Amino acid sequence: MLRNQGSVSESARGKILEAAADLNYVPNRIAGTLASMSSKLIGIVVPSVGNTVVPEVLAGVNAVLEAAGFQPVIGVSNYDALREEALIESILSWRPSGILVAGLEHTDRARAMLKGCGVRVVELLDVDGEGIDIVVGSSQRMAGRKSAEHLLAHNYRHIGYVGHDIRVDIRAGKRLEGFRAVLHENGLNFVDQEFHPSMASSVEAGRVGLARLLKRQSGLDAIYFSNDDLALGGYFHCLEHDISVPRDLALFGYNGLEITRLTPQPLSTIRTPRIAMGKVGANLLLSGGPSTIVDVGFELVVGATT
Amino acid sequence: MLRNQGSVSESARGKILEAAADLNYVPNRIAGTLASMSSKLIGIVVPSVGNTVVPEVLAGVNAVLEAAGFQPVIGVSNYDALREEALIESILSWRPSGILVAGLEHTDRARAMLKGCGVRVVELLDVDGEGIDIVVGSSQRMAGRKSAEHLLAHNYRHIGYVGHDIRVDIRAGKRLEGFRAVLHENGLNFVDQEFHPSMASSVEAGRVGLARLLKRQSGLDAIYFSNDDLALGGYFHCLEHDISVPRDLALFGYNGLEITRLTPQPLSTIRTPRIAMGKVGANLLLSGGPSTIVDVGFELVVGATT
DNA sequence: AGGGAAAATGGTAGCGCTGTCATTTTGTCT
DNA sequence: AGACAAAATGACAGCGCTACCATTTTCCCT
Repeated sequence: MLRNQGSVSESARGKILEAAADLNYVPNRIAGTLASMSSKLIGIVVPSVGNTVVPEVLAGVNAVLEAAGFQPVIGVSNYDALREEALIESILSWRPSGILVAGLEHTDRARAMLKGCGVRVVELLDVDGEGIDIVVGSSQRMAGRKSAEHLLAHNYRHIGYVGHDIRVDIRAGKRLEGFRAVLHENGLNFVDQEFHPSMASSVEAGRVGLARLLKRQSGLDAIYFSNDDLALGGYFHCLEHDISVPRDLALFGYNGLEITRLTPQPLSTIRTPRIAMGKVGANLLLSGGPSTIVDVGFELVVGATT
Repeated sequence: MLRNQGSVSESARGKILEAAADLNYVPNRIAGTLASMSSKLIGIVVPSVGNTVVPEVLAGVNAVLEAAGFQPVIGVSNYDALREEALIESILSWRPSGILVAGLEHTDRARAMLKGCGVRVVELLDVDGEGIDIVVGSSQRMAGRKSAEHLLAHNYRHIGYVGHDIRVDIRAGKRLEGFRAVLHENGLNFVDQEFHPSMASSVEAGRVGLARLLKRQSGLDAIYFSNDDLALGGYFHCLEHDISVPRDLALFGYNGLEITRLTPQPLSTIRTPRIAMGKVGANLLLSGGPSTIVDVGFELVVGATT
């Protein structure tokens, strides 16, 4: 009885809206969705909300969705593919008009559901791999390569790696792969690697990981971290133990978090356009265009730690 | 035709589920919700996803919701009361089984809608004020008071404040109020205050804010920051400019973010049990008990910066 | 084997809207 | 004023389920 379009006179409309406001009546969108067979819900499945990366992407997504009157339904998979599958199924049961997921790696069933559900799918953050429908991200492998090239160009040759569990964080694994490929191409390899199993505070993982690595190995001149959280932890370790950065040790991260340019020495890292990525993804989702792959690229930020 | 409870034989059930899996059929929960008049959606309205505070609370909430088969529908208000009102209305139109909002301050219409919508309401983060139904948080004013008492007990007397816009962040304003009250009770006042209008990076606000304050005032011996992000920024400023902490200047924050105990010197701050807060809130929401106020308290963390 | 309770199955109204079509009212032009 | 188009209103089926009741089948005990 309370629809905007078509056939309601303006005069009547005003009165009804007024009455509705008085009674604080809220229309039932569940019924509306069922009747119109098209919902104003958009599903979103992300791996975590640990650091600010995902929230920033979501901010971009949300800005677009909200402007278009859509409501996000969110699930957090904790980097667990089976959990992701379950979340996708659960979210799909709300018959969203579209769904955004992080990354390109999913279980077979999850892919099947996403392909067969009849709504647009956006995969965010990564472009290295086979997408389902729309893909918006930047190349993780290329980011790793560029990082390595940067360090080599600055004559670092004794490079260590400090990361978290790359079986869990597939994108970090791809970066590592790209980095290592460049090392190999130059007849080099990581001097040593430290994988921290933690999923909790990555800053802590970086701190602890670097401490362990330095205890094992001397002669390292640069560390590649799986991301800025870890790099930040490593930087804090250096500050506390009077390791001069970058003279004694260079540090390189990934993400380009805001905080990395506010530390006493800004960290060298790779900045990804996260908010833009979210906006582009959401816009493509709503636009109804063809399947596409958008590489939003990244920017190598030369800080003071290399 | 595909419901769990009641009257379907086990044998038949298996076959149907198998067929459903093959066709990757996903039940339509929209229809189910409409028919049963009870949804498995929970609304959540938060002011931002800037730092990790809100995501941590959400993680706690989400853990409970997911275990109970509920799906969160999220809105982000950007600290804007009118936007919050609109989001509440929008979310309510999905007929959630409950709704969680941040803080106790809302527009009159928002309060009216929350009171009249017929579902349980949880207000999170703060307990200083009049709640609608269930309130789970900790006293902001008391946190401010304890912070001031701590600094005074350590003989700091020339205290400055660096914060962001407290008209926007009401809880930060309450902490400031509590802090100032203790100063007054001891015949003191802030030497100077710096309010940074930024809503972007709070770390930057802290850095810039402290720099400005120190430019105006000499003789300050301690700074109270509106939260840890700001305090972190201030700490970075000190590190860069060789201001010895806490000898030259003591720093105190709020939140107890993980990162504050990983900096070269752990920051003094007040830690709030955010994940627990989220869990408690979600549990109370689902439990169906009476209206309550739960003060989850906080812990004053004496770091190395006071 | 017969009787009664329990379990399984089948059938159907209706949740609160939307889309559509039939009908009525209003407006406009000659 | 009459004729016609346009706008407004009214009426109603149906979206895909769930809740509920009626019926049928199965099971168990005497």
